Amino acid sequence: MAVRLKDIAQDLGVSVVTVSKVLRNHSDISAETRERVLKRMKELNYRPNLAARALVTGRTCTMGLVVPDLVHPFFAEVAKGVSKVLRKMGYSLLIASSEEDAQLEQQELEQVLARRVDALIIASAQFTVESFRRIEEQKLPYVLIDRQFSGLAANFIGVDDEAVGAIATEHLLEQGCKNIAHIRGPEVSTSLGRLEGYRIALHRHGLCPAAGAIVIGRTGDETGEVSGYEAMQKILALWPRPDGVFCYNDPVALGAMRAIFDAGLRVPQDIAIVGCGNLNYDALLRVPLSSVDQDSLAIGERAGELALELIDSKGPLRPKSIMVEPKLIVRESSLRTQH
Amino acid sequence: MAVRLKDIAQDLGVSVVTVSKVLRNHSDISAETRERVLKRMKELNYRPNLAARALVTGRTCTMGLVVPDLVHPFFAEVAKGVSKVLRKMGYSLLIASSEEDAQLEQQELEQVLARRVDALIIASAQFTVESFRRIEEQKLPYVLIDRQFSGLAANFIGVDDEAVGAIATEHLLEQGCKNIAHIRGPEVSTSLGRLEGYRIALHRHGLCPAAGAIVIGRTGDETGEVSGYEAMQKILALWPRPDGVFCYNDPVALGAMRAIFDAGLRVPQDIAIVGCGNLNYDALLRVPLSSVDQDSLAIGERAGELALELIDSKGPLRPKSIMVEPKLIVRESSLRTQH
DNA sequence: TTGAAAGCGGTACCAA
DNA sequence: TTGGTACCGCTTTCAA
Repeated sequence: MAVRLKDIAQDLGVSVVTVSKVLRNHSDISAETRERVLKRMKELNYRPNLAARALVTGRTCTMGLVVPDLVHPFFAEVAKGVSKVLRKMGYSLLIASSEEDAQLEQQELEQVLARRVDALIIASAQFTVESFRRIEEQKLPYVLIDRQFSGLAANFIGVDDEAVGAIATEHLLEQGCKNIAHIRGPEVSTSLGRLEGYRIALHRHGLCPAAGAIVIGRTGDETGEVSGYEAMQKILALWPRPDGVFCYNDPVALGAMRAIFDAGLRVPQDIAIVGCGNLNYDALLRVPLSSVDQDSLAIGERAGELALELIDSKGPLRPKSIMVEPKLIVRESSLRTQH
Repeated sequence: MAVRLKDIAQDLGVSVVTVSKVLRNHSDISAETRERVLKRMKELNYRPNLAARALVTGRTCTMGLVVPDLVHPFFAEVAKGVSKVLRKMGYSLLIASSEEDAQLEQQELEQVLARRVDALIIASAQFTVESFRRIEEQKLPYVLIDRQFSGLAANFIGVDDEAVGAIATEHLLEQGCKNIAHIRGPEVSTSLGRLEGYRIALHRHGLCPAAGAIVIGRTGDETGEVSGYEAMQKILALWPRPDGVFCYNDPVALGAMRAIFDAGLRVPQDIAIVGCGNLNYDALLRVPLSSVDQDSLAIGERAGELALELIDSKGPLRPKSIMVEPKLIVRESSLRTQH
C-alpha cells in the first residue's frame, strides 16, 4: 500500500541502497541521480517507514511522556513544552496518562517501553522507586519531572518546592497573618517539599504551625477541589480560627475558598489564601487567587532538552537536577494590606 | 541490550518460533514448553519489540491524535477519553499539537504518518481539505473531531454546534434578553455552526441580530480571552447596548466579562453572558459562567471507539457522523429571572 | 508439537 | 559513485 524504497529503486532502475542514501543526504551520490530520486519521491509522496528504520538503527526517534493527568493544566503545559522542543528535532511524543494510579502507570510504562522509545519523561504517581530501577536496567535515559524520589539519583526537572512553600508563607506573614494553616497534599515530594517550606518560613519568624493547622487533603490533584473544601471545613472548626491558608495547589485553594464563602466568611479579610500552580483562570475567579507560579512550560522544555541531550551522549551522565525558580503572583485572595 | 526472543530461545534450547508462539498464546505448544518459556520471559523481564512486530504485521497498534492545543481543556479531555479507550486494547497514543497553525499541523501530520499509525484522530486547524485527501490516499482510517469540513465525507465526532448556538440563545431569550449579541469565532465549522444556531433561535422568536451585534473575535481559542475582551468593547459601544451575549467559547466569555466589569457594568443585571465548553472553573468565577457543555470526554471516547472499529473492519465503511448532544449549564452569569 | 526459511522496510559495511 | 549482502527482531508459512 505505502510506497517503499524498493518501489522507487525499481522505477528508476537503481538500487535500494542508492535511494536510501539520497534519503539520508549521503554525499556519495551524483547530483543527477539524486535529482531523479528526489523527484520520484515527491511524485509518489514517499515517506520512510520509521518503524523499519528504528529496527536497524536502534533509534525510534520517539520519546515517551507519562503524566498523572493530562487534563491538569500543569501537565498539559509540560506536554506542550516538551512537544515544542522535540518537534524541532524530528522527534514524536508518545503520551500516556496514569490517572494518578500507580498500577495503571506501571501498565502504561510497559507499553511505552515495548515501543522502544529513546527516552522517557515521567511525572510519576509511584510511591516506590522500583519501576525506575527497571527503566535503568534497560539503559533507557529518563527524566523525572515535578515529583522527585528520595534515594533515587535521577535526572530531575521541577520547581524548588521548599521555595514554593516558603514564598507563599512569607507572603501571608507579610500580609499580617498571625495564624497560618496549610492544606497539604499526598505523600509525594511536591507536597512534602511545600510543607517543609511552610514550616521553615514560620520558623524563621519564630512561629510554629498551630495544633490542627496542617490538614491533609483526602486525595491528590484529581479531586483537589472537593479535597480542599473538606480540608477547609476542618480548619474553620479550629479555635482560634486561622487567618491565612497556604494550599498545596490551586484546585485545593478553590475548594477551600468555596468552603470559606459557604461559611459566610470573606477572602482575604477573614482568611487570606495562596495557592500554587498559577492556573490560567486564577485571575478570573470570584476572588482572584494569589498563587505560586511554577512555569510549567519551561519545565517541559528543559525536560525535553535534557532528554535529547541524554540520548546523544551515549554514556550515562551524572544525573542533573534542574530547579525552576517559583514566582509568587499576588492577587486579591491574599491582599490584606493594600488600602 | 534489550532481551530478544532469540535470547530466550537459546537459553531454553528451543527455536525462536516456539517462543514467539508462546508469546502470542498459540495453542500448538505443549503445556510444559509453554511453562518453561513463560518462566524465562518473566525472569528476563522480556518485552517484545513492537516496532519489529509492526514491521511484519503491518500494524503498529499506535494511534495518532492531532489537536490544535493540548492545553485547552477541551482537547485535553478529548485526549483523556481517547487514551482511556485505547488503553484497554493495548494501543498507544501519539499526540501532536499544531498550536492552531495549519502549516505546523501539516508537518506534524507527516511525522505521524511516517510512524505508520493504524488510525488518526484529528481536530484540524486547516482551512482546506487537501491534507485529508492525502490521508485517504494512504487508506488510513481517520476520524475528525470537533471541527468538520464541508465537502468532506469523513467520520466525525463532535457536538451539534447549531444546537449549541440555539440552546444558548433560547436561554438568553427566556431570561428576558431583548437584544442579544454574539461574539463568534474564526472560520471553522464550530464557530459557523454556533453562529447559525444563534441566528435560528432569534429567528424563531421573530428577531434578527441587530447591526453590529455579531462581532468576530480576533483569533481562535489561544488568545480567546484577549479576543473576547476586545470584541466586548465593540459591543459595549453599540446603541442600544445589548443586554445579552452568547460567546463562542468560555475563554472568550471570560474576556467579555472582564470588559463588562471594566466598563463598570454588572453581569447578569446589565448584560447576561453564556459561554460554551463548560470549563471546570466556570463555577468558581467572580460571576459563575453559564455555559454549554460539550462532554469532551465522551467525544474522545466515541472517537477512539470509532477509530478502533475502522481499523478492524478493513473495508472503509460509510462515514459516520456522531453528534453528542450539548447541554446547557445555567449559572449566575445568565440568571436574570431568579428572584 | 516443533522449527527452518523467507521476508517485513529499511541501514551498514564493504567491494566493485 | 554505486550496489550486493547481511541483518535489525519478529511473524508467517509450511514441512518435519
